[in-house]
Amino acid sequence: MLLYYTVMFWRAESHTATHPAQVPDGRSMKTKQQVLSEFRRSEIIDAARSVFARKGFDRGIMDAIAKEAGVAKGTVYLYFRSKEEIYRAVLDNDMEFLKKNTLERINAAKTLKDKIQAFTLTRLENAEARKELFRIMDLESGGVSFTRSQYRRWLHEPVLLLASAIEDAARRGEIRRVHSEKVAWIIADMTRGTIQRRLLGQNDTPPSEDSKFLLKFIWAALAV
Amino acid sequence: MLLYYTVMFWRAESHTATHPAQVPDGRSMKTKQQVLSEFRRSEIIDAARSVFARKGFDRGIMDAIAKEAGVAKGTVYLYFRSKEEIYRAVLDNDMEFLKKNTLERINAAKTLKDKIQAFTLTRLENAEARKELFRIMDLESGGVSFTRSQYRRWLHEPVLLLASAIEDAARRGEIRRVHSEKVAWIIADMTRGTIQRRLLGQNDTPPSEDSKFLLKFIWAALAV
DNA sequence: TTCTGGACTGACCATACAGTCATGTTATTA
DNA sequence: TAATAACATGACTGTATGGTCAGTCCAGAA
Repeated sequence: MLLYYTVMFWRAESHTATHPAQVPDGRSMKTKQQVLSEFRRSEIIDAARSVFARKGFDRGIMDAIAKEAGVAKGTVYLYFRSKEEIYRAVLDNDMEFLKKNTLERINAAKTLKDKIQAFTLTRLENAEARKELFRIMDLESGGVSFTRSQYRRWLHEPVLLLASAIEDAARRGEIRRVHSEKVAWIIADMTRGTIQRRLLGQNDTPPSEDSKFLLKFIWAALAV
Repeated sequence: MLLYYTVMFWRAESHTATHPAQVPDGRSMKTKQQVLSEFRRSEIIDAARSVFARKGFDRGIMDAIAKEAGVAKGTVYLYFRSKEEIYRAVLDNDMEFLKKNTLERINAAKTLKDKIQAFTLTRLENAEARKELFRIMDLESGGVSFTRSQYRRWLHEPVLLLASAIEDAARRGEIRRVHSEKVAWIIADMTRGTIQRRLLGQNDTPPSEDSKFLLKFIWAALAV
């Protein structure tokens, strides 16, 4: 559906441009081909995310991805070199977003308490809104060779940011002196565990409730 | 090596018994065949544990397991029906032991503080002594269809035991009132995360140190 | 020494699946 | 409308691997 609207739009707009045209503001304009190509790409990525979330990398079959994307298997290979490249694409997309989102919200928060809450709540909310991604993480955290280190990297920055906030607060005497990095990591651990339990459906309370619970526990542990 | 010693022992002991003989205390005695059979079984399980720890279930190849066990592939199938059965055998063995070990040590501890320490320390020490098992857990927690629920079951009992100890302590006023089960789960989360970081080699301190750190954090969070 | 049952072997089979490519199909240009 | 280019298709190929089984070997019996 979207496909046809998009194509018609470009047809009216730029006729049959083969090279990127320029729009008034100077940024390059997408050609029809690029739009189509990006559309297919994202369809395939969506299908792959869904399949990998259900089956994992090894058992997530290319035929299934193609079928779910509504194209033939050969088409998938017009857009991606290999299964692994699709997997990477899914994670690069999603994890990068998640990382940035977490960093932003921690930075936006003023107090340490709010920063901790920002961390847990961002993860919990994203897990809610993007169950498939978190299922993949849950399923495959390290199973596929190249992901183990990658996963850590994606978590690493937010955790370090949290750690430095903890460090600052401790220095200001707002909380007791702690090994800030270790504390930041175990906050991440608790959050992940809570998310996993939510994914297993043991919990139908809103994310904010879990976040509140975690914050209360953590804050009690940090009190001077 | 062990094999030959064992066989010779049985030869001297019970000559060529085909049926289980009786020893004085009335328990049935193993025949030579049983000893041989159990020896092979455990060789295969050890090989499988090692292969699965390195490769995971899907990429852990039967030929590799057979080779590492020092037998032909056909022999493996004399002892196990399928790859899945071997995997189950590895986990049943090890996880059951780990579960019992954890329960015992929690029960042996008197105070809540000691019980919490028993939980974390048992897990940390076992992770140290049985790296391969924990690598499998880390790698495959839910990847293979039948394991997801199984893993939770193995953790569930120790966590509930811990939860009830927390509940009691809260009732006696030793700690503040908390949702004991949730707290027990996040203690498990922190422990698991710490173990995973240890497995990644980020940490060469003794397990007792990590355990002490966790206990201090948790205890601060629970203080009245 | 010869015989026999059962443990062991590894070449072999069947299947599943990632990736390819000859053959359409559709859109665009002239 | 015909020619061309670009995109899409799915049957097909090569390989990896779980599982099998006809045959070998050998400890112990007679």
